[in-house]
Amino acid sequence: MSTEQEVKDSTQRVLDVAEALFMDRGYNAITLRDIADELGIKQASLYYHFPGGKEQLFLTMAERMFERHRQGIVAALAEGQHDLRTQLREVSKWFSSQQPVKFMGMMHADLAALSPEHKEHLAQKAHAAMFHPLRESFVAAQARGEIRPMHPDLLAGCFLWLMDGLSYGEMRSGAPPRPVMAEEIISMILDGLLPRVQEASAEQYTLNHR
Amino acid sequence: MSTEQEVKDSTQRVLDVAEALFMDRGYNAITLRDIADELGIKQASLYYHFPGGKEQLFLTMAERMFERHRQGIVAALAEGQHDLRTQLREVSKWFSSQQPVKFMGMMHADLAALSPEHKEHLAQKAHAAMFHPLRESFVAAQARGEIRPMHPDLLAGCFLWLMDGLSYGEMRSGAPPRPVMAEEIISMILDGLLPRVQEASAEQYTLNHR
DNA sequence: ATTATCTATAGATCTATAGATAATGC
DNA sequence: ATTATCTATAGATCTATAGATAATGC
Repeated sequence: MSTEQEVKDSTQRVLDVAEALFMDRGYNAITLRDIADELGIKQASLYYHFPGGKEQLFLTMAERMFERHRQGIVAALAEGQHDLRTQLREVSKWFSSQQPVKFMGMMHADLAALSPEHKEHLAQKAHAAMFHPLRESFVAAQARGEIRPMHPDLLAGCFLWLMDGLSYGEMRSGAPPRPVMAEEIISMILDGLLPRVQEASAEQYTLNHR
Repeated sequence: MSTEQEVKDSTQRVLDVAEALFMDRGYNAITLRDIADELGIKQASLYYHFPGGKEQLFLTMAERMFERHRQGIVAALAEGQHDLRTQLREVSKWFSSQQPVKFMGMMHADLAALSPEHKEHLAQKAHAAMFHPLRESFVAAQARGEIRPMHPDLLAGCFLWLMDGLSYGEMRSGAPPRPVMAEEIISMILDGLLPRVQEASAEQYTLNHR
């Protein structure tokens, strides 16, 4: 049983390479030949694993990816239970551990290239995997009175976008290391940019000695 | 002179269509035929306007777009001078008036398809047009003590990403109208999500009766 | 002469299919 | 028999080039 983990199923290896390439440069920029070359096989051999061709390969890859993210995000949110700041930190750590999702780019240029049914299907998967769990955490934090009332959809969207943007590493020159940036983003979201009048409600921060 | 404005230069019309299509679906997804069809001309005719072909067309379009955004953003920041909240509102209004930039998507999938020199060139233009002016405003706001010290690169990047994300309209179900979302985003950035201890420093909000 | 288009087509990919081959497992 | 590859190739695009055509402006 231990060797089964080491020797990865060849279809999984195809999906690994497809994910790396598709997520880096997008559906239209990557050809089946790119993927096959990276795997050291011929382009036509990919049809053994995915008879439905490029679109099926992309779809299967994306579903696997979203399911992984759903689990990662749900676990992260559970890890920092009942404290939004800790939860956001955990989710940020989860994204750090993953290849950039490039959520936004994918949700447009890439989805547009798929058939309407597949497009709708994937959009729903993405929503259920990444948006929904986060949204629920914002709702819960509001119910606890931890944050003021705001559209939870907006909050979940903003946080996901910022995480996605962060992973682009597009901050250019003189960017601080990623964990520092993640912490600043979370602080911006929760504490805002305006200087606090006094060092308000210090109790709220005592939970976080990690 | 008045008719010159009405009858648009045919090259400008090519750029208009190219911008609409490229920005919507990305460099690789759009073919020269798509652009020509939309214009009602034949694909080969585009080479009269852009002998350098697809890459030159994209490059020229992107430069024109960035220059327009530079002017729009600089004007917006000047409009709300010496008050960061007003400045961000003005910039948000500017972006509302424009086709979604899809900054992030473009800065990756699209730039990757260009030659290295063009890629570097465009990345610099984008930085100078959109990132730099905004960054300077954050620096100035910090110098005035209006916001607490944070990496201005991060702030400029976050704001741009959120504006870009906003224009995607990807908030899905039950999304409030765009101006409401923009205002909430600005409030999140400046005021944070935590409930204020008291209705702190109400003077800071009196300027904004727009 | 200049401007803006067209037709026709070469050359380069890219996706997808058909069928062969080789290794492994029963 | 199953698994995972290969070769060869058809068919569909896509970019780009060459050269013709037609209208307008001097």
